[in-house]
Amino acid sequence: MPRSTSSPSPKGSPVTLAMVARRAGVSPQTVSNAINSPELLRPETLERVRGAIDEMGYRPSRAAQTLRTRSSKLIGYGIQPTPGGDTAPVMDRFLHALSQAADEAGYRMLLFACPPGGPSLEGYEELLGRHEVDGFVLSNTARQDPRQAWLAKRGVPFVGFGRMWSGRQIGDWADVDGASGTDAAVEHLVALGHRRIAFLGWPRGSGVGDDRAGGWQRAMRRHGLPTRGRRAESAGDVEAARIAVKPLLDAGATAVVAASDMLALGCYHALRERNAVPGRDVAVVGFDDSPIAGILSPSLSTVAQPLEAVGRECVRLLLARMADPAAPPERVLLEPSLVIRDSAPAPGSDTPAP
Amino acid sequence: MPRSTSSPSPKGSPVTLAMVARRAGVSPQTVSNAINSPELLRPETLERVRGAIDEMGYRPSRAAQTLRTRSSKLIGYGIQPTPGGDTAPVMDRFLHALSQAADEAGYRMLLFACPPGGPSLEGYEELLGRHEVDGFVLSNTARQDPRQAWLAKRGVPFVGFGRMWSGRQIGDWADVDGASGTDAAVEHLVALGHRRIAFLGWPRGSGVGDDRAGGWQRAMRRHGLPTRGRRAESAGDVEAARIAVKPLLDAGATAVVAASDMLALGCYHALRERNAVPGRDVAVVGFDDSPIAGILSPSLSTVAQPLEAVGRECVRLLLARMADPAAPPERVLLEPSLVIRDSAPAPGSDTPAP
DNA sequence: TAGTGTCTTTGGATCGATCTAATGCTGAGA
DNA sequence: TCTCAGCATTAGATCGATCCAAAGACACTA
Repeated sequence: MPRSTSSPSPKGSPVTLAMVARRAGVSPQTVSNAINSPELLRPETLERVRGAIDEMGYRPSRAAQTLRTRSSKLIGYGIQPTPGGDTAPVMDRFLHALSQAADEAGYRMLLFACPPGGPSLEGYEELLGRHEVDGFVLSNTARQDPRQAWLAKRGVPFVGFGRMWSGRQIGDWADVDGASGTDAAVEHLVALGHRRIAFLGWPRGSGVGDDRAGGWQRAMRRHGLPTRGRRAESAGDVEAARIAVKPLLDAGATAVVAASDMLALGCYHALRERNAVPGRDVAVVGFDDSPIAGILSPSLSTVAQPLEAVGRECVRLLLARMADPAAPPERVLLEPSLVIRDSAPAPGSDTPAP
Repeated sequence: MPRSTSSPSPKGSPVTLAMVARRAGVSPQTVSNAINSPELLRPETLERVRGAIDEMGYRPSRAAQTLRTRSSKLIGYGIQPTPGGDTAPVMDRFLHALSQAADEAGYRMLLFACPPGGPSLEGYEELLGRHEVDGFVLSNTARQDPRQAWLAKRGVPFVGFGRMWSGRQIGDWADVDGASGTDAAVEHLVALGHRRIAFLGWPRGSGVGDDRAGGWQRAMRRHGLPTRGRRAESAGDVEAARIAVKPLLDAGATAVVAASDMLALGCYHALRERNAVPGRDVAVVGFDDSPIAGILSPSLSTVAQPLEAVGRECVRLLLARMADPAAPPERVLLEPSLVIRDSAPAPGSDTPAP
């Protein structure tokens, strides 16, 4: 009985191409061809070589392949130290999606630590200089982010999770259409009968924030609803949001679309303060579908980002770029989806218990 | 003016050891020595070689090093697909800590996707067979986890985040002393004057859960406080926890120690139901210091895991194991810390506003 | 001057795969 | 019978660093 691939040898596998070749009675090159260009071999030879390969549990050494082909099959990702706690809750899902998609394409993700306070280029440079990676996935792309231009200048394949928010677009990216998400939120609220729909966002100037605000505004206009006096901004934490949303409630808003679940939570606190219940008295829709959304009480309706799809797209775009560095850039905007929970329930459903 | 290291060459760096050697007028081996064993070189030679190295922006090729030295300087980490939402919120912090510690030691983290539903060995086998990694960091170590034994059997260096919960201990690990955390929580509550302190945990049999329950019990005994009828269990989500905690409250508990922030949140809901305010009417302490803890209102006192330290320890233990495979196993138990917020405030502080 | 030892430096082989170009083999056509 | 495609296979060089053992430089003694 031939040893199965699942137990090649007790201690690692010092099985080399040459050993397999000797066993199968062919040259090393033929074994290599059996793996990389099987169509070159005569069927019977192929079978014989394949037999030897899995009898011996052979696996090509990545190091040798990397050295020869000049491709490490590694994708670099600079992980940042919990930036602000807002985009963080979803990052591990994104990382998993990336790893999964990369694995399926025969690549792997290489993590490196980015120092806090804006991504520096140092880590990227080091990885490149030593030919450790074939390309990069960037995330937390900020305004004035220097990475895209820097990488593009030296012809390094990369893809961004998030478009460029200032200057012209550089390179490929995949992003979530925030405007579409808040637009859908407004649509949902209008269907629930709301007309005084407010928006609680971040200060203008943040790309992501302006995008999300834009969707709200667009949908409001479409329905002929006024937006003046229905928008508030809050920079910091939940507490700041609680205060910022007050004027909106005072002005009689019956629904609030928030640019993040954190902001929506601030809204919850403001409502509780006046003994109002989210979803019963004032509808609230958040953004991100962070873990807290389903946990809050009442549970928070929110716009969910399709992170798995973003991960897949990032890998797809990156591989395409590596395959053809001269191809025109490709940009993908993915649709988020509204997750309906109790804070803005489905039309016709009962009022949630507080 | 010599080119600085920060801009080696426009397109990657095809600079090789041999090129540097020619430039410096020495043999390739000498350049290698200049990097790896500088003490072998005559000071003036060393300086000359070093000059050439950074004039040309030379960086050794990792692939070639890996091939020759049989060490990839990569550490594998199988990332799991958001397991249950409970340990997840902290995983990205842990990953960052790992990356950071690894980077500082000249290693990098290699991510690969573990399929959902218990870690399979496939991914580990693949990585090993191709000599892609020098060792592994395991996390989410479960009961009956097969990975440790499997890796140990083939002499692969690894370290676990989390001890073995069944059978004998295998290999090195770093873990957080959960018992110590809940013990400290009880101490804090006792100092606040509480005596009827309940524990809301997971069903017995989960290692982590029993550990945390043990700390509560130990501290209660130490203070001569009864534990009978003061313990409840909940398996699932927040809703289940809300129901599970009711009997404890009915029995007059004035404080609840929860095995996780999720469970603590269930407790919040149960309290709100009876118009009681956490921290004012009943003290609550969570576990994990997940992002929601600081966000809830009132904010949740909770036991924080020193994830950065765990990451550092994991890397340290792993490197030690690789340096000496025969050394006796080393196990590190790290102290968590109590983060005091409004749900169980500091003694003498004002009652928090609801 | 030759001999011995230390201290630097070097040549050549090596890790394990893939590249290029060349080989042996077969059968069709002249 | 001989040539010449066309296919299957192979030999040898190569990627870029590090290992080992041996050679050169140098001072210092006998």
